[in-house]
Amino acid sequence: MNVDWTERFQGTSALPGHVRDRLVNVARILRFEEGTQVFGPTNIPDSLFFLYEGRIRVSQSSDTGREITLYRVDAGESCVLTTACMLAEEAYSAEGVAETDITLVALPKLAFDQLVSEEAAFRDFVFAAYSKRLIDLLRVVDDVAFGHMDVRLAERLLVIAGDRKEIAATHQHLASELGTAREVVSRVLLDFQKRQIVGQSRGRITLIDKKALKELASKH
Amino acid sequence: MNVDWTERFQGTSALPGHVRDRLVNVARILRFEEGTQVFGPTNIPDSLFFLYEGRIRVSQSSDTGREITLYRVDAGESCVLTTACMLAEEAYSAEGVAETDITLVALPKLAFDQLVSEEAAFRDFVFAAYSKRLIDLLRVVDDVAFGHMDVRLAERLLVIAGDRKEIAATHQHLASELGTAREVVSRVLLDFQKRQIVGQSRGRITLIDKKALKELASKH
DNA sequence: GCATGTTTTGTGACAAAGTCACTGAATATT
DNA sequence: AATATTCAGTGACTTTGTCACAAAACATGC
Repeated sequence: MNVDWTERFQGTSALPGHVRDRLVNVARILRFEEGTQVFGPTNIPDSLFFLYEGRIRVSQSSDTGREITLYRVDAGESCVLTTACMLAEEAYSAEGVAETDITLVALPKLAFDQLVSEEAAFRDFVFAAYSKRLIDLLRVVDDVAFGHMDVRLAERLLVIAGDRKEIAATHQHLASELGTAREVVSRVLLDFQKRQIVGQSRGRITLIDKKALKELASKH
Repeated sequence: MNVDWTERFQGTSALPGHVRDRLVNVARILRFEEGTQVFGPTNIPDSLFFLYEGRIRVSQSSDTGREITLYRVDAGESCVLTTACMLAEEAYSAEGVAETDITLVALPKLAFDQLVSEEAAFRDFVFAAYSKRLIDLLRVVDDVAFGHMDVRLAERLLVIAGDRKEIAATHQHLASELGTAREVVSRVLLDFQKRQIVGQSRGRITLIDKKALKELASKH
């Protein structure tokens, strides 16, 4: 049962019909459950991945048990880090874990090569994907190297909340987002709580004063 | 005076003669003096750069005056970050500064596109360049988020020294390499000095006990 | 219900790193 | 030689990371 995934991606939806047909034939559709490691140091894929449905969290962990989120791959995006590692064949320590149940399209290297050479639209899509990740990582470096915890946490709380005002996340989860220790998150959240900016209960954070959070976050 | 720069780069040296001739014609050769900003937030180039001669240091700075080296572009490599920014058109805060007098080859976007589509060797070269930078940045994130200053400094001293045993660098320079404050570098170096690992004089550091440094650096 | 285990959060003491303000030393400039 | 500039040292303090342990909230089985 081959769905026509090509319409989902910017780089493929504009392609001529016969090319799309060919793509649908050569690509394999893979499904993973939430929590599955899609790629990692010991699990290097040999295809380019397109995320059809769901979300992947790409993170890096230290040997002391800390962890940091590098970026997320959303549906409609490609996962270039896997390609990077395929090509560079260098050691790396990032891993991608399915944050929801996901469906992805695995395009074999050969088909990928052909497509890049033949179709300008696809090429642009791939380069844009690379560029986006590079810039994502620049931001992470900036944050980690120069950012302050309260500002970074405020920012992240707002992003996670979106337009809701409640977040389901433990202090440990937030610490893993930011690459810090759980105790640090606890401290900052306690401070926020004392200042009436957030409310807390186990595994749950209420953004009481979003305006104050935004003000903090804007100090980036 | 058009030199044949195509032989210098992995992605171009293997190309057929007529393609190389065409390249030499469309590309412009640029020279910059040491210290010149090659690209930056206010200075976004519209071509892909190949570094023919010299070295570029790519760094990011905070508004509080701190700075961190992201990576270096060596002769024979391309500078994909500029392309990334061209394509992504997102705000970014990295800059590239010529660390020596440099000669670079600016390839207009059109020629770049053509080459990527027509020549597999060139395409591989470009993707490999992107991948290398992505992985470089992963390493930087890992270092900054999880690494300890003494280990990072030891590592950097060894890299800078190469097979020499003396380094010409101020504490401030080293701090800018690592994204930390000058005082922190001073503290760590003082500690190294007390442990007879390095010697210091103004603007100059002598690696007395490289073995000890390597041991420290290996704790990465 | 209650007892028991697990997960999550709180806390205090300490270490490492970043900030600030200032001093003194080394080198350059005049 | 006097002066200015750059570089390094220092102490006090804040923030962040680490460790060990305690308390609270929740889950499970009975």
